[in-house]
Amino acid sequence: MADASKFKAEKRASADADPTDASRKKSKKDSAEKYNPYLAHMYDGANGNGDEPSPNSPFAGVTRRRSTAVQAEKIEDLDTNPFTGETHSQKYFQILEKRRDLPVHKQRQEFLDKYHDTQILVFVGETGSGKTTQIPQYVVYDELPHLTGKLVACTQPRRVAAMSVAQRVADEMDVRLGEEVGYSIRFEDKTGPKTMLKYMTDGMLLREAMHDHEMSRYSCIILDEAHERTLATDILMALLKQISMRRSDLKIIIMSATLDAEKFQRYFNDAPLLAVPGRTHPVEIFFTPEPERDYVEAAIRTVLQIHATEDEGDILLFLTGEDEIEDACRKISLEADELIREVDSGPLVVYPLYGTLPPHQQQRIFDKAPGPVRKGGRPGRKCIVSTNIAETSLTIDGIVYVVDPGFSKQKIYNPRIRVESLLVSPISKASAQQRAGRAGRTRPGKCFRLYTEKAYKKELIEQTYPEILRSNLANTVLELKKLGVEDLVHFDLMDPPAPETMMRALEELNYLACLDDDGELTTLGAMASEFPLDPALAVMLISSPEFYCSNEILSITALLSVPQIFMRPANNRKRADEMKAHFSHPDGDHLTLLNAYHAFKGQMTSNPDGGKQWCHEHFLSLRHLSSADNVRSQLKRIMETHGLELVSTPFEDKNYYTNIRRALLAGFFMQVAMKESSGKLYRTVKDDQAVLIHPSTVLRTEFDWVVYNEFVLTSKQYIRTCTGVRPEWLLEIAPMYYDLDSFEQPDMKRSLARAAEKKRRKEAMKSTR
DNA sequence: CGCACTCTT
Repeated sequence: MADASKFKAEKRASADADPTDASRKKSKKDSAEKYNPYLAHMYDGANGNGDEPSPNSPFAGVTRRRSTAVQAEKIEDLDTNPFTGETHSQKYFQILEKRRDLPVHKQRQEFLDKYHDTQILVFVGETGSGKTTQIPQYVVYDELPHLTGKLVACTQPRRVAAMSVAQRVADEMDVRLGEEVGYSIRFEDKTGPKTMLKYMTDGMLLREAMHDHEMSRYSCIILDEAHERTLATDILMALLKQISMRRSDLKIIIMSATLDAEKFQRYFNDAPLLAVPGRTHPVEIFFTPEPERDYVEAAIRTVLQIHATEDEGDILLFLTGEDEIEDACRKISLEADELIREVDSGPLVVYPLYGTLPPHQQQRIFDKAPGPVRKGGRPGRKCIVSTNIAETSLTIDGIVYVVDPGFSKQKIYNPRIRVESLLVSPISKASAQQRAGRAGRTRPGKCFRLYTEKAYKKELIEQTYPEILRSNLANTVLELKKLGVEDLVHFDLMDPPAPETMMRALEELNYLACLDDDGELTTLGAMASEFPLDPALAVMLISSPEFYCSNEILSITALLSVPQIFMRPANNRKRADEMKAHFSHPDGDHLTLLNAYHAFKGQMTSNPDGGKQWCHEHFLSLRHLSSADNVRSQLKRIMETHGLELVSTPFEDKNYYTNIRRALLAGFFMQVAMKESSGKLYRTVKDDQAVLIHPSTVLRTEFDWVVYNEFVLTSKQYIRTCTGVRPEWLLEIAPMYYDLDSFEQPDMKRSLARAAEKKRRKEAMKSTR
């Protein structure tokens, strides 16, 4: 904020121009000759900090970081907005009344006292306490960011949360979103020069820190939902712990749901704690007496039993994935229809809920439960069958019954074979409590756990393992290097990952030439860290101009960063495969993606309104293609700022596709597999895993060598999104990695040696000519 | 012959 002082002067001028400011009137007389808003800059620094409010501002008498709840409430009660100088709307006072009714309001002074006494505060508030909306406002009224020019930031793990909370708080403070209160998420920065309070995703703050290691724009940083332990939150905590030692003026608040408070306190050198009760209703918990063999079958049975015997109220069932959910929905619907006939029950509407469901279908879960089938009949209810999305991201009011089989799909990382995979695993106690809590949002509820009490106590872990322990850390390590963290081994993370995971990440970055042999960031590495991509993708993109196809690699990179664009609905698989064949390129799936994207762009240029129809006919996802387009322009901007050229090989040139296939190897030379002499099996380079090419592939010609985008571990080990390559390219493009002397797998070594020999002969012939 | 739990830069 370069023009902070100008901003301050304007602010004071507007506050001064307002005659209704009661707190100012008293002091006006003696300050009239002393205070001139146009000379405001001269009065800055009365206390040496440049942050003392002027005598006739609404904040007169308020000392920064010494304010009281009474002072703040008086200012909130004024007719005029202390930040904009505008008269408050009717709505403002209506909302203010509701805000004063929130549990957290009673402890405003207690919060301020603790906040004043410490640099780092742990704040625990259950759902419904109002912490996410109120605490940042309490901080604003104490930090006076409009006078200091330093912002208050509040992070959220999810974009939608950052956006919706910012909107809510802008309404509460009676300001326009994007002015005094704003938000910052990927693809959208809704903040301005006047912004004092900024909601943002945790990943966004981490990105900012890469260019401002001291986080000097902020006077207070609030990490919300810290108990979720996202990768970004964990790194921010370690970073802030470090920065707090250098910047004594920076205040930090860690906000969390109850469970792990002590762990946060201990981590932040026994930081003080403030706890605020939530506003929830009691939930009665039932366990099964015996373990269930088939949790899906048991879940369906339980839902139907609730419907037949329990009082009015909606049901939420947690299952693990799309297919399981769709299947269960069908079965429940069928059985519920029978219940109407057999026991005269009310109607039951069943809704599936999972992340990849189109938004308009997700919206249906908020529909009202159906009424009775006939006059005087029993009332209907709705049943939502959901993944974990209903545990954290989405809250549905009106849920009275929760059915919890105790499982969810979780990401697991195996550093030995460098594979991230999804596995159905038992949930943690914390998750189980969170799930149960969903039954008590509007009135007392019941939670049916499909496991025994003994299993809950003895077998469930306390907390879900934080993401940092379940991920490939190549990207994280690169970010940390860029963040200026020199000593990774002693970087004080709350839960340090396994040394092997760290080693794997360092090794991978070294092969990609992002880190040198001493572990120092290279020029390439520094540039790669600027892209919101995994290192292999970033390196491929940066190298692509050398292969005369950066335009095409840019498109492919974007397409690989979004969910699958080819749709394959269960009832129309054959037709979908036929349509995909239109785009297929015999040499590989990457090229097929590119063809589909080019066809899409062509369509959108000639007839943008027909895009939806066209995508539907071709079984392509318009949503994911548009999002790839969005990612593409963001990446393009970053390329341009780094002087990376956007070039193409002419389409008529016979090397058009060859150049692209070669460029893929510049980033993905470590993700290559070679066909075994017998059969369909491939083996991955170095890790030596037996794999099959995923059946979704377009590859028909049999390539001895393929480069692949991902390793998927499901019923079998698959490599997905594959393109054929030639062994001599491997030797040329990644000679360090394909060093024949250190190569162990004999078949591969032989094939590579033959390629090397062939290449030598060719070159010899050229030179003798 | 196929299986995207949720997010994010």
